[in-house]
Amino acid sequence: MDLHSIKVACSSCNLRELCLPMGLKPDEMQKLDTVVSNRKRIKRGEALFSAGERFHALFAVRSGFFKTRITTPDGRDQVTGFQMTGEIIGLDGIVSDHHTCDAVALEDAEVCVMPFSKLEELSREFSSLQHHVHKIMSREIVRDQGVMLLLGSMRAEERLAAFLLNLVQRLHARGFSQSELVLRMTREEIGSYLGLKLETVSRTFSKFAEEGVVEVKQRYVMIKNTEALKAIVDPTPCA
Amino acid sequence: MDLHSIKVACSSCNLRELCLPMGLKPDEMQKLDTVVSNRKRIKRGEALFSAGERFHALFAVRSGFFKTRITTPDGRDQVTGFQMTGEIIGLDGIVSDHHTCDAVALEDAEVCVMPFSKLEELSREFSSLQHHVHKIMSREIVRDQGVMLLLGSMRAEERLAAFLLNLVQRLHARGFSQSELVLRMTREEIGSYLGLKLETVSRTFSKFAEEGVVEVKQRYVMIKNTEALKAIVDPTPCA
DNA sequence: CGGAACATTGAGAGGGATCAATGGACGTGG
DNA sequence: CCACGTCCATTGATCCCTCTCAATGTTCCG
Repeated sequence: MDLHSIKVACSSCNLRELCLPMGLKPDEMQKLDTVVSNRKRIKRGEALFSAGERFHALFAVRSGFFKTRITTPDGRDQVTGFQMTGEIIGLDGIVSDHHTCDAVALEDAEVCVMPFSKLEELSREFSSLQHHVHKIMSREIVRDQGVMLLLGSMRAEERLAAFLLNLVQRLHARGFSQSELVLRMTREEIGSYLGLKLETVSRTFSKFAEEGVVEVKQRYVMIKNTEALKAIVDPTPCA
Repeated sequence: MDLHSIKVACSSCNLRELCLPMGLKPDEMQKLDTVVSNRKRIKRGEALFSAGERFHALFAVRSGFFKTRITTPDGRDQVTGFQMTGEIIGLDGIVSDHHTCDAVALEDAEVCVMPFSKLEELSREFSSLQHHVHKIMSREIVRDQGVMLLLGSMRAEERLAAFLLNLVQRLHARGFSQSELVLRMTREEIGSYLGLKLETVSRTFSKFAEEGVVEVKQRYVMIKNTEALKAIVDPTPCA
């Protein structure tokens, strides 16, 4: 065990209501402790894993903030997601035994390492964990399809509004404010995720600010009118 | 068992090298037969399932062609994928026990019904099936991320070229031509998938035809220069 | 204090959307 | 077998949203 590994236990983790063990019984959670063997620290800007590397484990974000991105041979890249505390990274690697994306820490972070073969082994023992793993993968599929909808049919304002609402909703589930947030990513990273250029992201922020919907100061964002943001994403209420 | 149900067996199915049983041993495949209880026929234009319906099974396409799509409250919709023979539909429903998309047959089709609880049960019995199910879900995640890349960072020509190459590649794996295909979907459905309007899809087809890269006559497409198409998607060779 | 990284804002260009009309393909019924 | 209607595809003209290029401003950190 290297110096950066720390013994951990899901059963005593204060993220257990958010993370993989969500919904498991106490005795099941104790068995899960044997899967989550150790933690790993990743410094801001460093990669948890990179495309092409061998897949061996899933990672649960214990603290910090990540982005995942895929890169084409010609250098284009696309941010495919932002992961915060309690979320699972690495599902892309299962199919080919190799990762297909990079996972990069946007701030100093810590993850729980869950060797996938152990997870499969334990999943065969109790169906609650098995079903839970299936749900996590299905959730990712549904999320990805939501991003497709965003990228395929929304305009810049709608994309950014949807993005902000999604972020605060997830942060709120973690005990943070419903209306204030500090972005952990640059305008360029937001743009890559939303299929926009960084200038368009910046301009759209400014437009929202002019309209009094949000207050923006660099990475700090305060949502002053959630309903207005929702109306931008989905203008049904007009009917 | 209703009139449209037909007893089937994976172990004698000629799609077993493409479909769920891929890579399973003969005795494992026979056990899988007990999961795949029956088949279901869906007429062109009809839905295999719709968003909101209770999830109970995955479906393997036995014959025919499907699209999946999600719809927003305000009527916008996004085609999230096209599924052909041997591909699995319904993974979106696992997370919430309800489907989040519609699956619509683009031509008369037949699917194998695989009750998910049975599949989970058998997955606990042998790890090869378990791992295979995980791979199928992971493959869908990787595919979705590829679509994000396409929608987020490619121009119309690149999108259509990537789409055509993907289609022929999958058709070729099923024994069809590498250079000819008949589209099962309309320009509008292609456009919805690619985040383009139908007029743009049509114009881009015409442009490819003018350049001599493809020959297009309504739904029939012949790829006359695969390399040129690849160069459109990923212009690295310039370097 | 100076430099690097990031963000904002402006002006102009361009790709795809929109609006609109025409043209085929296909199926149904006379 | 042809006439007709419907659905789908093609093509043109114009508009607009976002990209691109460029300059300036801000924050942070060595």
